Amino acid sequence: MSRCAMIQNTRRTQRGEPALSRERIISAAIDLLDTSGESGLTFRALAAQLATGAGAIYFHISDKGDLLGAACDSIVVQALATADTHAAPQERLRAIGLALFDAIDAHPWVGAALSDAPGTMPTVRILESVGQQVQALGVPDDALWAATSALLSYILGVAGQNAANARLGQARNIVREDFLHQLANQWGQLDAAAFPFTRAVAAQLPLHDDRADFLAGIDLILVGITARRSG
Amino acid sequence: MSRCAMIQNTRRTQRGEPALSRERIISAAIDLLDTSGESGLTFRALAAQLATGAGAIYFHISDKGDLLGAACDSIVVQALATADTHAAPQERLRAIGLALFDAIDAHPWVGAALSDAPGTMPTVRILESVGQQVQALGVPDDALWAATSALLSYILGVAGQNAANARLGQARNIVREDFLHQLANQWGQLDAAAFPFTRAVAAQLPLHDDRADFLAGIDLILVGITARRSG
DNA sequence: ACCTGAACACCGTTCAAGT
DNA sequence: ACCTGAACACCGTTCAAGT
Repeated sequence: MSRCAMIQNTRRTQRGEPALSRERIISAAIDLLDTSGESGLTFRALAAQLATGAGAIYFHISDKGDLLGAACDSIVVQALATADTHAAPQERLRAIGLALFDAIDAHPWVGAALSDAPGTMPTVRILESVGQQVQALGVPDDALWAATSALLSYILGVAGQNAANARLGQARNIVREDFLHQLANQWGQLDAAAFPFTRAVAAQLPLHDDRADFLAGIDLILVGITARRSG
Repeated sequence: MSRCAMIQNTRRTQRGEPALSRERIISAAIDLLDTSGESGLTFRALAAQLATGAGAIYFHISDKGDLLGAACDSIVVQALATADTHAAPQERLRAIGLALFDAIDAHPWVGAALSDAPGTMPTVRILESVGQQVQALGVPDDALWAATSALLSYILGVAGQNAANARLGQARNIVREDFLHQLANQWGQLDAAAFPFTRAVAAQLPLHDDRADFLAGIDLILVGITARRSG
């Protein structure tokens, strides 16, 4: 460490004012996203919370996409660490799915962020975790990609829907249950001839446990994967 | 028709200038979205294309969400009409999936729009089409929702990823193949100990046929659904 | 090297004023 | 009834000027 940096560091520590850093910015961004939603993350609001100027942030972050990606990655890393058990592949895949489901439930903006930057770290981490377990399941090499990408697409699909639901609920400032009741009402008023299935399913809609539904979908795909293996 | 409206209508027809209408606005919005992407849809650009003022649009459309939803619905209706064959349920479900895949490939913004407003018409139409065929497949009532929502989530998940890929490619102004090669390169440079699966799959990435992968995922879920049924 | 904050080039949306 | 277009309250990003 250079003498200059030491002095500056000491001075800042004495004053109790740590220097602006990438980590501090990302952490403040997560706070802002959790409390005010995606639309609450603004360079001006972020600067205010960090007691600095809006332009200062650009010294540590390249742009808003970078910021959102880093915030998302931070949550995904935490979630996947939770699922890092020593269970069998099937159980492990369920744990990965649930860990991500719960993380997105707690931080809805993560669901949208995952779809925003395909192929970047957060998605790659999920791909890796899922792929390793699918491989451990004994799926042959030529079916590995189809099985893994199906699971990944399903997980990201549920993530996106959950995020949208949460965003809508937040925008209208209503709780999940009220939102589902409103939706059930709308669906119930659709044309009976054109939408029989939707109407039939509308009544049960508010009673569904999204988490259980999500797990049922994972299980369905796993049945498909293992049925193929032994077929 | 009132005398006033008749006169106005006649005058406009004679001048070859049809009045601004919801349909004309939505059609212009689709053009704009197809040619300039999601960021190209602006009330100012839309007004310019329609040779009117920005505020005039609000007389026929409530806000940007309404506009995007209506544009999305228009494409989904067309796509689902294509898949309305007389084939068996399994084949019909594949046709629905492929019709949506192709529509989103042609109009990438539809993928994002589908995730934006959960429970609204475009998604409900897909839910209905899929649900009817799952029912026709002979799935028992208590498994109907799990099977249908799994298929729906998977379809929406792939839609979102495809949309993001297209958006990224458009932003960087590169073709799909170049994008996948860049991604394969990045993935190949990941840490070998932490990302063995991703590294192994990176090389094959640019060779994959997304459309075939999508269909393989549908088949996997269908295997899971029918295995359950007879289990 | 790092930070400040005014300025720039945009947005969606509103609304008095027109026809 | 329908349209106009300036105005309002925002954005992300840049950049001269400071320390």
